[in-house]
Formats: sequence, C-alpha cells, structure tokens
Amino acid sequence: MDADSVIRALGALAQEHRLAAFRLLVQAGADGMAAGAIAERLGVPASSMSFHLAQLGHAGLVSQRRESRSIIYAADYAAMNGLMGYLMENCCAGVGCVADAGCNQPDLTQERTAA
Amino acid sequence: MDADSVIRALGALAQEHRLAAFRLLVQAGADGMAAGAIAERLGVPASSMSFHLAQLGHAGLVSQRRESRSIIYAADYAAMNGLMGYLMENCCAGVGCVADAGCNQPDLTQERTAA
DNA sequence: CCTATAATTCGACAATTATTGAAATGTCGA
DNA sequence: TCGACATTTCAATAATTGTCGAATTATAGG
Repeated sequence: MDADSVIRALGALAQEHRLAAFRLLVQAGADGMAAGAIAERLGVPASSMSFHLAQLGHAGLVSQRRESRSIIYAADYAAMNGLMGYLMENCCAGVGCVADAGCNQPDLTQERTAA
Repeated sequence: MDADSVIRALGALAQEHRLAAFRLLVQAGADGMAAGAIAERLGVPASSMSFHLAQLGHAGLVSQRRESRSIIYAADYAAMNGLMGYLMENCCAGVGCVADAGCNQPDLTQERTAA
C-alpha cells in the first residue's frame, strides 16, 4: 500500500460519521448493510451519509453491491489490513507496537517455556 | 482511547507532510528531530511545517522539548499504540486483521506445506 | 405505465484546513 | 546589549471538506 492510498484511507476514517459507519460495517460482516439502514442507525440524513459512504468507497475501505432497491455496503477487510500493515511497518519503528493487541492467540508460545 | 481522540489522530496522519514527518520521527526514535531539520528534509517552508507539527502535537502523536535554540519533536509511541489498539478492536472485527503484518516471524507456517 | 421506495447527484453555502511571507519570540555567544 | 539563529505566531488567502434539501436515477410491484 502506497503512502497516497494510506492518506486517503486515514482521511476517510478521520471523520465522526465515517468512522462510525465503518465500525458498523465491520460489525455487520460480509452481509454488509444498506445505505439507508446505516444513515438511520447513525441519525444522519441520507444524502449526507451517501456522501460519506462514497468517501469510504473512494478510499477503498468499503465495497458496494446492489440488492434489489437497496445498495449494500460492506467493509473491505483486505484494505483495512493493508492500512494496518503500513502503519505497523512505517509508524511503529518495527517496535512490535501493538504486537500484543494483534497477536493474542499465542497458542504457540511454547517455543521457550523456559525457566 | 476514545473515538474523538482517534479521529484527531487519524486526521493528523491523513496529510502528506504530516504522515511523512511522523514517519521520520518514528525512525528518529527517542532522540527526535529539530523542527528545522524536519522541514528541510521534507522540503516544506518552516512556517508550514510548524503548523503541521502543531497538529501532530494537538493529536498527541508527538511530544516536543526545547534544546537550546532548537525545538525537538519526537514520536509518541504510546499514542500510536493506542490508535492501533483502537483500530484493531473496532475496525478489524476481532478477525486477526493484521495478525500477519504485525507478527511476521512465522517460522511456524509449516502447518500445511501441502502438495 | 404509474406509484412508492432506496439511493445518489446537484447546488449552494458553511466550516474547516492548508499555505506562506512577514513579524514576533526565545536563545545563544561575543 | 547586539546580532544571528531556530521557531512560532499572525494574517490574509486558497483549497478542500461537510451539510442537506430538492431533483434525479434505478428497481420493484400492481
């Protein structure tokens, strides 16, 4: 992921309604959520929400598909993954940073049960 | 880390010069870098850089200390850590997400060398 | 074809953010 | 105290972003 895409993604998430919408979509999983449902849930006018969803889309963080009359948005985990990867690599000094937060299913830490 | 701080942090990083400056500071480590040095390295006018560094500071991503005539900026790893933690928790569906990116010393991928 | 529903696009405006030279502030050495 | 240096603050302006009602596009059912 190049710096430019990263900036677009960060900018997309750096807004109250968009961050909230993205969190909602992450929770919703692959099924996603209809634009209207998101707008209603967040208490934001449909046209405003549409604007924000377009931003998230432009940043590649969400995908959209039509389903009958509704347009369903879904979080793009790969993109989020890419963003996290970039931040890990470039903004955490290689110093594990959230090494904890990310890797806490260490069923393999037996490597050196030492002592 | 609350959503509001997260938005400030994301917004702070969502800008070409600021992302570049932050990366530079992460590399620089605890020693940090003088404002002027950052500006020169990035080819940005001092007053502009000062503005951006203030933004990073306001977002809590960098700390500053005076050292003689210079003002030294340094990345605040704890803050970055907090940001990453939030994103992991709220924007990655608990789905490992960057489990890979973060923990790539997988000498254990022999799991299915298959075929 | 007509109506209702679901979203987006348009347009006009408000608000925030970015850019810089010039002036002000703080620090040092002579 | 004076002058040079390192940065920030100011101020004016440009550019981008956010808001939301009204008009428009797309789909479904009768």
